Amino acid sequence: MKLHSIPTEALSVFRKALEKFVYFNEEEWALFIQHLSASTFKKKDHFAYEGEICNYIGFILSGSVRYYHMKDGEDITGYFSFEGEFVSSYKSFLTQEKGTGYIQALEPSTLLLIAYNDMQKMLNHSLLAYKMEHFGRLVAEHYICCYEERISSFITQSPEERYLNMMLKDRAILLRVPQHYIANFLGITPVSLSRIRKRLLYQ
Amino acid sequence: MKLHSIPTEALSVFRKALEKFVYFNEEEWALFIQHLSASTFKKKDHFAYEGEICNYIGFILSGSVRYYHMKDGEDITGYFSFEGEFVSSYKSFLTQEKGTGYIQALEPSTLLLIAYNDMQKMLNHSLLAYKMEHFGRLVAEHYICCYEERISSFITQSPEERYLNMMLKDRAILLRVPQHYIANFLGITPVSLSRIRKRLLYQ
DNA sequence: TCAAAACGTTAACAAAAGATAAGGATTTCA
DNA sequence: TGAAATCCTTATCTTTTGTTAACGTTTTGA
Repeated sequence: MKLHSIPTEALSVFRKALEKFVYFNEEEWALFIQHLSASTFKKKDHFAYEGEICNYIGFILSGSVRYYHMKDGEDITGYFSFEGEFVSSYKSFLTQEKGTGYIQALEPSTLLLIAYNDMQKMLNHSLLAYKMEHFGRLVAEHYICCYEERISSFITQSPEERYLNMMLKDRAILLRVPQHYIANFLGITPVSLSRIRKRLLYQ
Repeated sequence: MKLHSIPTEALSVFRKALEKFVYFNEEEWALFIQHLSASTFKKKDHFAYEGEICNYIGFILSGSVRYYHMKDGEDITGYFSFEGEFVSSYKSFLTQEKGTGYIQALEPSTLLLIAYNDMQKMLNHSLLAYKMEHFGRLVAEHYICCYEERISSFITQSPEERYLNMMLKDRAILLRVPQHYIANFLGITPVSLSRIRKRLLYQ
């Protein structure tokens, strides 16, 4: 992964996005951005690999990624993230154990990166520790809310209902992501999604 | 919900369990336990309701709970927790918005409780704030790891594979929980689980 | 620019799951 | 203790999904 220096405009985008979670004063921000780097990904470049420790948490400045697993030689999409969102094989990042899936750019993408070691340094830095604990807590809690919804959708909804919900809530995803990835995301095959779409069309 | 005082033995069980997440020194612990209360639940008593804000995070001293949703008048189980684990309609607790599901005791159960307001007080208490941010972060991250696994099981495995995995990894759950709840947990109907079991028996 | 790859739809058949109902065993609790 | 409720299995029928393959379109990349 090639690391670049960060355009100042990118930093202000990031700072603004972080304000949803936590406010850094000037001193804290100056310390914080010392541990940031930027990286660009071509379409299909990988951010994380199965069997490897994910050493970064990323923030998507532009572009999008998909999370996927390999099963019986097949490629199964589990999640998408877009600009303005965080991306990581988070369990692997947190536990520093081998990851169980891949993360790949769907489009040419630019990410801001925080390395695990830098995160630990910041969590141990007297002037940043408290802010970073807070930051880490809010990011984790944000993910919990997303995951709770996703799990309950698998339990309470049929594939058709899940797709209808996406049409209502995640129209942007439907427009930007190939349909066979959407199918995996819903837990079904592309063929089955094609049938569901046809069924919805004529009723 | 009736709140009781807390047996000292319960406190030491809890303290030991928390050490997986964070260490409280004596002063911090003394402050912390001022905000704990205990509550007992009969079988089928509710800890959280759909449409109501979940004001507590609980720690299960004994017993077990199930998370469930109501859909078309039916009761659909989404998750189980047992003694030694935390329990909350966490998204509702975090956001203080109405919860989307129920939580109910599967057996007579005893829980230690932290109220949302008390949690906020501790997060703002100069001597506890840092420890509680850390605590909150680690609890949230713990849940993220569980949820990541659960979501990937829905995407990469068939119901039959999910059940086989439970037989390998969660034997305790299978023995303690009625089968039709397990079925919901796997995302299928009780009838369908019964067929899967029969299929597995003869092959 | 042009061949290869990727993508979405459709068809046909097999496999699995949902819905409903019935029957028997077990548990619950008044 | 005894009636009611709960629970698991089985059967039947319907619906949905999976699998495989074919076809035409679009996109990709050398």
